[in-house]
Amino acid sequence: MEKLKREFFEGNTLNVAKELLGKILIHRIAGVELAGRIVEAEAYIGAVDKAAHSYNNRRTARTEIMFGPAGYAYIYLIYGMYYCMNVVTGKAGEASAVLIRALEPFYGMQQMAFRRYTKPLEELTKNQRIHLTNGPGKLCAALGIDKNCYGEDLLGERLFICREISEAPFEIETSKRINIDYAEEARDFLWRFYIKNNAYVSRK
DNA sequence: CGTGCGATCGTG
DNA sequence: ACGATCGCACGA
Repeated sequence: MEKLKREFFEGNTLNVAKELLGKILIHRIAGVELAGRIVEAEAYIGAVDKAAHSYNNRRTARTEIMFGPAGYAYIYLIYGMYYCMNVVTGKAGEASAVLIRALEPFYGMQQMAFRRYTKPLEELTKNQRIHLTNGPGKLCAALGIDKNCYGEDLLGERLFICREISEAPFEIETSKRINIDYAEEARDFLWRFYIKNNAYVSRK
């Protein structure tokens, strides 16, 4: 496996969102590596996107990292309980990012089971196994991604993304983004991308 | 300083 | 369908 370089993240945000599909997200924590294959992602482009936290150049302590160079982690707390992970994209000053919405566990599934259900993997139902990482909050809980990862350089050694040497082919589906009904015209943007027929995609 | 709410999830 | 739960954005 080969770690993605800075240039990967500097590209057009919609392309980066699509190209992240099939890549392996890895978090090194507590002496182990937890990894999942990205199967769903959404683009957020501050300049034109009322759904983006950075819309209208809303530059605060929270969104600051989105205004910087590409290839850093933007982590935020949602509903007071769950963390979500984004990859900052584009040139410095552009305030765009890609939300990682779902993973297919790649390795470290045993630890993921403990982190999500405080149980060994063998005791999970088939349904619980799917629910380990099939949503943006769930995947962060499963991989131990939280506010400590805010601003993490994805070219570093703690949180990074790799390309498999030989990656299985897949088809990409496109749709409107999830839960942004407040975003006026932006709610209809087809900026969600996911791997067709993958069991870990958060919604049909 | 006070207040309303959210790029979600689990339960019913 | 609904409540949990709290940091933060924004207005006063």
